[in-house]
Parts: sequence; C-alpha cells; structure tokens
Amino acid sequence: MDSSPHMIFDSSLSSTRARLLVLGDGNSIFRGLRSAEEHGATKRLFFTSPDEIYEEEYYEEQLPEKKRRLTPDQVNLLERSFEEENKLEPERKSELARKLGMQPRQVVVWFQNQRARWKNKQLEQDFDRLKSSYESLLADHAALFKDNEGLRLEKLSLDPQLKSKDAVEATKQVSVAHTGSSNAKPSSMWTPSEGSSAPVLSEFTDGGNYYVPACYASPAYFFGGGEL
DNA sequence: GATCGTTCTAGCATTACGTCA
DNA sequence: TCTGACGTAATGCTAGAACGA
Repeated sequence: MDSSPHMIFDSSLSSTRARLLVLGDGNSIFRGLRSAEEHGATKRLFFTSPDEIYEEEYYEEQLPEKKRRLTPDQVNLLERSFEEENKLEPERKSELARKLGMQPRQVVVWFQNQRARWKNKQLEQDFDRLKSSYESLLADHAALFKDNEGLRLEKLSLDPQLKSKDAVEATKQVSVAHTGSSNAKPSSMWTPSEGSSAPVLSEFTDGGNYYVPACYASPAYFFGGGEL
C-alpha cells in the first residue's frame, strides 16, 4: 500500500459544494473543505477537476488581487465566441480557457454574466419599443377623440335644420297622399343612381368636395404621434 | 423499466471589488 | 483623499437534465 501523502478529489459531494481536497494516505484522511463560508468569503475557491488545482495555483501566482478585470483581448474573444453561440459546451469552455489563460470556471461565469447582461439589454429594447408604440396609440386615440367630438358638435348644429326640413317634407307627403300622387317617395329613403344598385362616390360629394369622415382624414390617423 | 445518487450547468439574486467622476 | 455610483467578476443557491449503478 502506498503510504506517501497524496491528494485526491472526493466525488461524493454535490457540485454545489466545493470539492473536498483529500490529503493523506487514504486511511488517515485530512479533508480541507474549500468553502467560502469557512474562509470568510475572502478567497476565490473553486476546483472542479484535479487538473484545475494546478490552474488555480497558476492563477493565484499571476494575480495577487482578489479580483482581476479581464483584459480587452480576453473580453473581445469571449464576446466573439458569445455572438456565435451563447451557450457553452464543455469542449468550447476548455478551449476558450486555454486560449485566454483563464480558469474554465471563469469562462463559465463570464458566459453566465454575459447572458444576464444580454437579457437586460433585450428587456430595455423591448421596453423602449413598447413605450413608443403605446405613445403612438395614445396620440391616435386623442386625435380620433377630437375628431369625434367635432363631428358630434357638427351633428348637434345640423339637427334643428334637419328637423325643420323633415317637417316640410312631412307636410308635402300629407298633401300628396291627399291628392293621390304615386310618384312621390319618402325623403328618408336612399335613391340609387341611374342603373346602379349601390351608392356611388358622387353621392357622398357636395359641389365637388368629397365627404370623408374627419377621423380618417386626420394626419395622426395615418402617421401617428404628435401631441394634441 | 423505475429509482436513486451524482455530476454538471443554467438561471437568478446577491455580494465584493475595481474604476471613475 | 474620500465618496458614491456604476459595471462586472464571482458566489450561493435551486432546478433540471444526463448518466450510471
């Protein structure tokens, strides 16, 4: 039996806990639990494979600080890789880590954070789009409301004239009925044009001017926007 | 085939640190 | 030099998928 001190990784722990670093000869085991709590969260503590302990040692030699910003070159390559595919397969993770001189764990973390940043940007863009769409609809609504109000007032002003005209027509019809004429038609009935069974455009004109409902004639209806 | 334990990763919230005005 | 705001690397946790026993 080999009694020399050695290190092994205990695979019995879940991945959410840091791995146990097992030191000793296999019988008398010293287990150094690499957890942030245990170390007062002052050190980055992550090993995920036996290889990575060497990477970690290398990493710590390179950076005395607790936290180091990535270099522009590292960020560039990560961003290009992220644009190609925002998910990280194990092979790509290892390859990127090797190329960039980073820990695989750092690459994973960068992708996670980048996905979060990307999602935030998407949310902001969606919000802006919805906001401008809402403002446009609001302006349309205000324009339609204003036109509708104008038409309502116009109708109110015309009502007395219509009533007096109807009264005259009613008087005429009473007179016609009394004399027995069969050519007269009630004025309220629509009269088709010659050879036509449906109203034609000219019947919605007045001296060459078309009657177009005001709401459809409003620039706001067609182009949206604008304060009223 | 169903179940269980392990491993890995995504997603999310949060913390800790670096930078800059 | 100090400080607060902001960006970002890293951590902690949960859930789910994949895989082997």
